[in-house]
Amino acid sequence: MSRPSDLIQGTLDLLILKTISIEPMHGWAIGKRIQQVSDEALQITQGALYPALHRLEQQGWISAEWRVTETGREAKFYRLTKAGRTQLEKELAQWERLSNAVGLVIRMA
Amino acid sequence: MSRPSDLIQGTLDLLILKTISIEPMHGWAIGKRIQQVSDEALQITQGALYPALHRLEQQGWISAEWRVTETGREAKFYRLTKAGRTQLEKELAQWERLSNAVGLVIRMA
DNA sequence: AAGCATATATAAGTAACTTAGGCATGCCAA
DNA sequence: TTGGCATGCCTAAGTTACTTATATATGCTT
Repeated sequence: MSRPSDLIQGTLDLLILKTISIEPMHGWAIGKRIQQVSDEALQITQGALYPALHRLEQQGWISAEWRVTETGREAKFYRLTKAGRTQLEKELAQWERLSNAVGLVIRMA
Repeated sequence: MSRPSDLIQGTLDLLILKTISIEPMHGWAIGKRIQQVSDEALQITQGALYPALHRLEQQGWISAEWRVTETGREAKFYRLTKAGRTQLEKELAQWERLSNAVGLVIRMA
């Protein structure tokens, strides 16, 4: 039962925070954007996406506002809060530190 | 309760497989080695380590044998099986693919 | 009018971890 | 000689983030 998994566990928050740090965006678009920017390598399912957004909002790292999309539909737009920006920096540093460490191990001779 | 987490979820199997691909090693030593090679960035707790070893053994990717360590103690030495080597290649490729994808997203302008 | 893409959401199940123990042995210091 | 620490193995309970499946609604196109 090898699940190919199109996501590294625990990186979703980082991916979302980074994505809306560029510009506020609604959930559906966030998923699409991550997929696109990652060159289709990362697939964000809705069952992972929406709970993650709610988590981040509850932490106070993002805030939501209903607005109308370019295509004329209601959607919930998320933006980074100030605390969210701090959190993003923290998660970026953590990712660099740990992914680098993995690199050291897997390149061990 | 921010758990700093000294591990990227899902990478432990890869780390273990890689480590014993260099040379067979007992559990305790595997944990120490990963910690050392990663420059102390990765901390493998025993509660994560031993279940992971049993998982990998059950998958047929590693095999165990009781031997005596250099310091004269009984320890369970693990080595990669042939299937384990294949699995290691697979997990290496998966890690490269996904960590690279994360890199694309977090460096998005 | 049907079907698809967009858009949000939740519930049940699973896997991998964290935390917190427990057990046994060899070695060293007091 | 015994008390403590490092070594070495192990498991159970709890948490968390995911996967899979499902539900709902709207706008556009055929």
